[in-house]
Parts: sequence; C-alpha cells; structure tokens
Amino acid sequence: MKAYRSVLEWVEQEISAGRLRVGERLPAERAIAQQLGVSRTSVREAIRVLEAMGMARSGVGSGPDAGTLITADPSTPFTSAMRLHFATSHLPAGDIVQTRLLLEAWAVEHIDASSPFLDSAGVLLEAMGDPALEAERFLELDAEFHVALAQAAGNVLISTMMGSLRDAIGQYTLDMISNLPDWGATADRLRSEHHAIHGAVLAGNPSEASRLVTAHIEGYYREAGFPSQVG
Amino acid sequence: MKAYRSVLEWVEQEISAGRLRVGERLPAERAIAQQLGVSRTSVREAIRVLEAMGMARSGVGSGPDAGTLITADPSTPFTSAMRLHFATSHLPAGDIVQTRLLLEAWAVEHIDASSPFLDSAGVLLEAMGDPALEAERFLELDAEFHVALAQAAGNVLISTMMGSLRDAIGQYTLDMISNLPDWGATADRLRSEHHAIHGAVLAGNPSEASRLVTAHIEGYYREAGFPSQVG
DNA sequence: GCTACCGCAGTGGTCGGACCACATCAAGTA
DNA sequence: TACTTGATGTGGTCCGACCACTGCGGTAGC
Repeated sequence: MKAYRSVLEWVEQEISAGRLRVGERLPAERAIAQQLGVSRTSVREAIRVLEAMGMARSGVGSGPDAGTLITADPSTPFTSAMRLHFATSHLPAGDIVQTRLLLEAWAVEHIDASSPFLDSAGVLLEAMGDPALEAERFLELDAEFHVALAQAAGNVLISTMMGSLRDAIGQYTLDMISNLPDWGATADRLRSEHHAIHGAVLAGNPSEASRLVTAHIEGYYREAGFPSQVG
Repeated sequence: MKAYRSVLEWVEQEISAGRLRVGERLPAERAIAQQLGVSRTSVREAIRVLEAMGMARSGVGSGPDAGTLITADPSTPFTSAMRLHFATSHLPAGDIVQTRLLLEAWAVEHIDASSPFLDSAGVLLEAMGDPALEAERFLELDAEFHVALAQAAGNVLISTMMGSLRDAIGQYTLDMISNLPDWGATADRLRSEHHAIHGAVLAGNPSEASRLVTAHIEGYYREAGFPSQVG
C-alpha cells in the first residue's frame, strides 16, 4: 500500500463516517502526517489528488481562507479529465457531442417549470441579443444558457456533466466558427432557436422543447461541418 | 503559478502536440524536474494528479513495466470522483440512478448488432444462470452485462460513465438486497428480464429493448424500496 | 487612551538531499 | 557454460529546511 493511498483512504473514511464534512477544514498537513505515521510529502500528494477530484481546496496564511478545506465540486474532475483525455485523441469528439445531445434532450424534457434557473436562462438570452457581441463571448453565453436549462431539471450529475462536456470541446467548437459561411446569420438563427426552446419550456411543452434542442445542436454542428455523424 | 501546475501544463502541451503519446513513457522524474527547473517533489505531485486522472501509471524497477507510462483510462477519474462525491452526500443517489437509466436506455437503443460486445453479454448471461451464485457475485456479473451492452453502442464516453455510475453506487445497491422479500425470486426475474433485453437487441428491436431495460432497472430499485423517485 | 506598527505563530509551497525497494543487465566467477 | 554478483536506473518515502502568506496581539509612539 502506497503511503499517499493510505492517506486518501483515511480521508474517505472520515468523510463517510461524517467526521469530516463539506465546508470543514482538514487538519494541518504536518498533523495528519504525524497522526498517520507518514511523511508530510505523502500527505501532500494525497491532498493534490483530492484537489484534482474537486474534494479539497488549499489556501495559505491564517484565517478563514487558510488551510485545506473540504469542498464538493464534481465539475472539477469531470472537466479536467475530459479535457485531458480528449487531448489524447482517445476520446472522439463525436462521442462527446453525442453524449451532450443525449443529456441536453433529457434535461429540457424534465425541467421544473418553477426553477429559478429558468429566469437565469432568460437573462442570458437577453444578453445574447446584443448584436455587437464577439463570437467567442456569444458562445460562452450560449454554453451558460444550455447549462442553466440543464440545472433547471434538478439533476446535479447531469447538469455538471453537461457543463464539463461543453468545456472539454469549447476550443474545438470555437475553432469551427471559421467553417461557417456567415457567422452573423448563424448567430441570428441560434438566437431565434434559443427563444423557441425557452418558450416551449415555459409553455410547458417538454417534448417540443426536446425536439427543438436536438435540432438546434445537430444543426450547428452540421452547418459547421462536424467531421463525424451525430444524433 | 504553483510549481506542480506548470508540470501538468507541460505534460498536457506535450500530449496535445503529439510529442507524448499514449503507451509511451514519461521521462524520469528527476529528468523532468531538472528540465522544468522545479523540484522532484513538484513533479511527483503532478504525476499523482495524472494518475488520478487515469492518464499515467507508475512502476518501479527496470524493464518494460518500469517508469511512468502515459495511459488513457477515462474510467479512473469518473469512478473515484463519483464515489468520493457520493460519500459527501452532495451527490444524491437518485440523481445517479436517474442518470444511469438515461444512459442505459440510450445505449440499448443504439446498439451495433454486429458488435462483439454482444457476444460477451451473452457469455455473462450464461454465467448468471448458475443458481448457486452468491448475490454479490450475481450483481457483479449483472453490472458487467449492462456495461457490455453499453459498449456495444460504441460510445466510449457513455459506456465509461455507465460503468463508473454503477461502481459508485455498487455497495449501496448491494446493501439494498436486504430490503428484498425474496432474493431468489428477484434473481430469477432479473435473469428472465436480461434474456428478454438481450433477445430484443439481437432481434433488432431497439425501442423494445430500451423499454425493457428501463422497466428492468426501475423495477429493481422500486422493489428494493429505493428512497427517491426515479424515472 | 488611541493608533499605527511590528513581530510572532501557524498555515501551505517548495526545495535539496538522502536512503530504500525493486528490476534489469552486464561483468565476473566457478 | 551456468551461476553469482554488482552496477545502474527507476519510482517510493522520508527528513529538515526555508519561503510566502495571513491574522492576531503586543508594543511603541502619538
């Protein structure tokens, strides 16, 4: 058993047993090392892993932001893992787009009409209306809009994965703009499609919203000449 | 910029540029440290993170298994991240089951009938036929069967996530057996449902397969008294 | 008495060096 | 020729040191 593994196990046990809770602080590195009979080096390696898992966040100094805090941010590992594996070319972009399509269609079909995230989506919609918007900024807002819709469905796992998928292929999607014959025209089309989706959700028509969002995403990638078949 | 972050960035750049490929070896820790002007400690912290991401595997000694190898195993980060976050109770089991349901229904609906994974699924089906099987072993084979089906759909991301979801709530699912009135009867029902799903897939009836697999999963959790509503 | 400053203490961040366990390979030896 | 043994290079672990940062409290100056 590697030393840093035993530290990870200890932390996981403490969390599972409820002795460590999200928002609380881990003991100081030197204290953990002494308690578990390992070196501070090994403790630090374990904390690095926890950090990569979105389970911890370290801060120097004293006071409320100091020490190592237990967090619960599932998006951290998803995003970075997806990005890295996408970089190895062992995770095809087509698979990512396909998955995004699946999650997103499900999400708009299961939206809670009273969710405050629907309002956030509306605000983003307005922000995207600005015709002077740069393509890059537009796509950022676009991504936020879609994630807001997913959040309105109330499944943290699905909305988290969706956001991470979008992040992983963000640069990729941006690069594809150059394949478009007329970005302005495309942006206009995306705007009206967004409003149609938002409208269908507000009108309580989930199946129509699902149909629209599927066509919306497929349409964009098709227009931009996405190399692999989706949907 | 933290030192170990710069090491991670360097590795990611090397991979993106194609100078490091999956299956190749990373330079020795001491060499990387010298090249990037950081301490070996920082290099090791970065490698720990890569390991947690399923991007590397370290081995001691000399020879083919020695050194740090670049790998591409997306299931590693998903599984451990999901397990940890599930442990914090910030990731509801209901969300996990719901997601699994979504992915699995999609998978059986998009199966490539010529995929060799369908044969693996058949073999697992036979193995599960043994009436002397322990419940724990049965559930393991069950999980493998479902993952095999997902693999037959050809989307690595979806099959990977499915396997990880199953792992994350594996212990949970196992504990739920004690809620069942009669495990033997349940196992028999699961067996026949598996055969029906497998049959529908082989018969080229994806929508029926999707319906069956949804009922299959929902039925099990409902019977075991799953606390939250699914589907 | 009040205020501004300064140092103390405790945190994570980084470093260099040391030693170990392990696996291979080549040189030396029987 | 066959076996032994040492050299070499890898990751695994530990230690001790020092730095940067932050908050708190005591202290000097007003």
